[in-house]
Amino acid sequence: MPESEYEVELFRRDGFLRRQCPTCDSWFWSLVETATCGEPPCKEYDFLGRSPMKKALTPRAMREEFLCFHEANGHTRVKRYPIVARWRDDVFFTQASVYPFQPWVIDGIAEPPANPLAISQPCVRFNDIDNVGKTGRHFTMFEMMAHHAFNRKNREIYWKDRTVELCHSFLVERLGVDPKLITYKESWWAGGGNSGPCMEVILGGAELATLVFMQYKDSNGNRIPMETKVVDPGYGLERLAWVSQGVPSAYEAVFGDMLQYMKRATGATKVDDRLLMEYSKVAGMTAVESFADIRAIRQQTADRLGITVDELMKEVTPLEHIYAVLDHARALMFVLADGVVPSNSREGYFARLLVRRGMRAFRALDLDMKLTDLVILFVQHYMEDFPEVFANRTDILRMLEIEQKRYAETLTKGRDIVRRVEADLRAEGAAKFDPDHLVHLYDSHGLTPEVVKEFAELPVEVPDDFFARVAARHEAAAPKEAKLHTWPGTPPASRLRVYENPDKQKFLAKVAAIENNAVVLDQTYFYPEGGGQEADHGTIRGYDVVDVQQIGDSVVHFLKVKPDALVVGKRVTCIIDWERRSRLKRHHTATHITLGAARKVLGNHVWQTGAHKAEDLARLDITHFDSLSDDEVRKIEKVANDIVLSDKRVTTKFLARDVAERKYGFRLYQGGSVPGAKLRVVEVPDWDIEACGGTHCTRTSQVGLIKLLRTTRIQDGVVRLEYVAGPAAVEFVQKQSQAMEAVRERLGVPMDHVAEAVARLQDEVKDLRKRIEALERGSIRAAVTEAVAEETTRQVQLADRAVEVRVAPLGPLRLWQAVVNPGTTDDLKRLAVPIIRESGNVVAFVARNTSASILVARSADVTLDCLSVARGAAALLGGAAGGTSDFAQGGGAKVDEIEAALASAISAIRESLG
RNA sequence: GGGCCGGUAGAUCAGCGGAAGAUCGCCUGCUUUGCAAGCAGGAAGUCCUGGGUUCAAAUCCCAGCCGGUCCA
Repeated sequence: MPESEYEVELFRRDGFLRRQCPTCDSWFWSLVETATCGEPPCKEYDFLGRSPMKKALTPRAMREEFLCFHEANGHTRVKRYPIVARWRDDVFFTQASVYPFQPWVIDGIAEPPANPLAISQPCVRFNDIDNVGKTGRHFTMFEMMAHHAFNRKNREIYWKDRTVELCHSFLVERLGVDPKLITYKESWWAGGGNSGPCMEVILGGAELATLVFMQYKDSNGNRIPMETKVVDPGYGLERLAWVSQGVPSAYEAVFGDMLQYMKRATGATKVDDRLLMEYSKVAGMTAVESFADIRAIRQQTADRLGITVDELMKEVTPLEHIYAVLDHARALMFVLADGVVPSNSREGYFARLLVRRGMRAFRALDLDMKLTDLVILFVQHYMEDFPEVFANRTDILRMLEIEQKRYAETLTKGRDIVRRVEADLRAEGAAKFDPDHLVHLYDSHGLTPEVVKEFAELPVEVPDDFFARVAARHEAAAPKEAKLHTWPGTPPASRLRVYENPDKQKFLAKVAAIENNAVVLDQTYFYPEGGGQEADHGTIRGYDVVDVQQIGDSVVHFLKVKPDALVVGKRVTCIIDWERRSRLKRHHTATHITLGAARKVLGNHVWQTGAHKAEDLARLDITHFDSLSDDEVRKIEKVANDIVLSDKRVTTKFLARDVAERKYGFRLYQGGSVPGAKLRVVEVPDWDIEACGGTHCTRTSQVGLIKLLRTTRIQDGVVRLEYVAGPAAVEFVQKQSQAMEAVRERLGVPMDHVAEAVARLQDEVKDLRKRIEALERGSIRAAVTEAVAEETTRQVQLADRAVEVRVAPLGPLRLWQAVVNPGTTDDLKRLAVPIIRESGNVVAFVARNTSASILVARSADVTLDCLSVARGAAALLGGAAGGTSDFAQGGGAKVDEIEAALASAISAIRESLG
C-alpha cells in the first residue's frame, strides 16, 4: 500500500511515525515506538480496570459527547434512521451508519439531510448472534456513531486530513486520552459494492473506530472511482463506553441497571472481576468463527487462571445467558418499534429468532421471567433518547406476548414429539438420538438439541457440525422466472409524460422503434406497470396495446399483433382505454385508503409488504401477527368507506428525497424501495402518505364503495386483503346478491333465515344417512337370524335398492352369495359385515360397476382362508385381491366375468369346507 | 423467496394400499357416605379440498387450501 494513501496532515504535524507490526505485518502510525500495531491478536486489552479515558461514561453520555463534539465542529446532528432498511431492497436491516445514504446519496442522486452530518445510528447484525454474551464484545443491536461528509465533484466538504483530525481531537480533547496511546492502523475496507482505504483507531488494545474513505465502486472486478467520495467512519458507541469505564466486558458497560436487576433476579453470586477480565482479554484476542473458537477461549482462560474449564464455566455460564437475554431484549425493542412483525420469513424471522433465543436463555437460567419484563425496563431506559419506543410500547409488548406464547406452544408440542420419536427409537432398539433425528427435530419442529436433551430420556448425541448439517438441507437454489415481455437489448429512451397530465386520454406520438410486437414512442401517456398497478391498455393507430413496461429509460408498448403498418418516424394516434384506467385508479387509491384503515384498526406495526391492482380486483398484503377476525375486517371496511365518503382531496407532488423523508418520515416507503432523486408523494390528508408512482383519483369519493372480499394469512405475519372498488364493487355486489337470491329461492325462506335453513338441511341429511344405515343393518340382521334348512333367496335392503342374497346350509355353517349390480366394493362391505358378525357364516359377494369387485369373508369361528379364495376369483376378473384370511377383497377389470368369479369362489369354499 | 414436517372423533394423536382406531373429554347406568376414582355401556368422523394411479386410497402421485418449522 502506498504510504501517501494514509499520511494525513495530523501525522506530519504531530510527528507520527509509520511502522510495520512485526507480528501481523500491517502498517500503522503512532507517536511513540510501540512493540506491535496494538490490536489483538498482536496485543491484548490493557484498558480493563484502568481506562485510558479521563471519565467513565455511560453509553448515553458518550453518545452526547460525540454528537456535541461534532456539532461544535461544524456538523449537523441528524435523527437516527429506522433499523429496518425499507428504502432499499438488498438488505433487511440497517447494519451501519452509512446504510441510510446508500445508494441514493452516495451515488450522487439524492442529497443528504445535511453535509457534513453527525449521527448515532442503531444497527442490527445477526451474523455474530452465536457469540453474543460469550465474547464480551458482540451485540446483535448496537449504535454506530459517525460523522459523514459527502464530497461531491465540485463541492468537497473534507477528506482524510480533517477526518483523522476530528477523530484524534475527539479522543484527546474530549475524552482525555493520552495521544501516545493511540495507534492508527492502515487497512482496506470493502462492502456493499464500495471500497476504499481505511484506518482503524486502536486504543488500549481495542478497536474504537474505523475511519473509512469510501471512494471506489467495485463492479465485476473493476475499481471505478466514485463521483461522490464519502467519509464513512464508524465509532462503536458500546465499545467507546466500555473502554471509558474499563469494566470487564462491554455488556457490563452498556446494560448498567438492567444488569444489576438481572443479577439480583438470578441470585447470581458475584463473579470475580479478575476472572471476567481474563475471559474478555482472551476472547478479545480471538477472531470467533465457530464454536471451536469459543471452546479454545474458555480453555485458555481457564489455563491462565489456573482452574479447570468446568470451574470457569460454572461461574461464567449464568452471566453469559444474562448478557444474551439483555442484548436480545434490547434488540427486539428496537426492531419491533420500527415495525417488524415476527414471522417465519424475511425480516420477521430475525425477530422470532431473538425471541426464541431469549426464551431459551431464560430457561437455562431457570428464571420465571419473560422478555416483556425486560423490554418494559428497556423502554423506560431508552424513552428519553428514543421516544418512539415509548410511543409503540403497546404494540411491541403485544407482539412479544404472542410470540412468547407461540414458542411455549412449540415447546409443549415438542415434548410430545420427542417422546414419540423416542418410543420409535426404543422400538427399533436404538440407544440414542443420532444426528439425523436431531437435525429433523430442529429443522421441522424447531427443537434445538438442548431442548431435545431436556425432554429426552435416551442420551442425545450432538455432532459438532450440527448447524452445518442443518444448512446442508437448505442449499437448493431457486430458479428465477423470466419476464413475459422483453425487448432484445436496450430500447431507445422515451419520455413518460403520464405525470405531467394524468388526464390525457388521447395523444399523438412519433414511433421511435419497433421490435416484433413491441413499440417505443418518442413520448407516451400510457402508464407502464409499476407499484403493483397493472399497465394501461388502449390502441396505437388501431393496434391493441396489451402491456406496457418501463425498461431502463424507455417505455415499451407491447401490442397484440405485429404492427406491420407502423413506420419508424411516423406520427401515430394513441388512445388509452379509459374505462380500464379509471378502474385501476380507483383500486390504487382504494389501496392507500385501506392501508390507512388497516393501520388505524390493527396498529402501527401494519406495513404494506406487497400490493396488486388489476381491473376487477385489488389486493394488499400487510404485516400483522394474526389472521383477521370478522370484526376486524368489518371495522377496516367501515373505516375505509368513511374516508371515501369524507371526500378528501388526494394530492400528488414531487419532492426531493431528503425533503420528503424529513417531512413525512419513513412511512413513505410502503411499497418497498423507490428509485431516484425525487419521490412522488401521494397524500390522503391526515390518513396516508406514500411514495408512489401510480395513478390516482383526485378525491376519495371517486373511489366509490370499497368492498373487502376476503382476507387470508399468506404467511406467518402477513395478511392479504382482497377487495374491489367503484364499478368493480358494484358488479361484485350484484353478482353476490344474485347468487344469494338463487339460494334463498331454492330454500324458500326469507333472506335472514338462509343460514338457519341450510343448517337444518345438513342436520337432516346426517340424520337420514344414519337411518339408512340402521335400516340396512336391521334388514340384513333379520335375514341372518332366520334358520336355514335349504338354499333360499332373501331380500336385503341396501340403501336405495333391494339386493337378492342366496343363502345355503353348508354343514353346520351358512354360505351366502350375492351379485350386486350395479354395486361397489363398499356396498359389498356393508352387506357382509353384519353377516359375519354373527357366528357360523361365510360370504362370497361380487359387484359390478365400472370395474368388478369380489369380497370373501367369514365369521371368526369359521376356519377358511378367504384370501386365497378371493385371489383365485379375482384372477378370473383380471385383477388381484388382498386382505386377511377372514376378510378379503379384490377385483378386476373384466366386469363380464363376475358370475364366473362368484361360481369359482363358491366351489373353492365348498371344496375347502365340504 | 426457498426447504422440510403436518392436517383422521371436542382435544392429543396412532394407523400409512385391503373392515376408521387409542387416550383424555362428553353422555347413560352401576359401584362408593362424599370426593378422587372404579366398572359397564354409549354418542361422537366430509380421514382438509379437488384431480389422478389402482380391482381397491385416510394411506401412493399431482394441484390447491390451512397450520407448524428452519434457512436467506
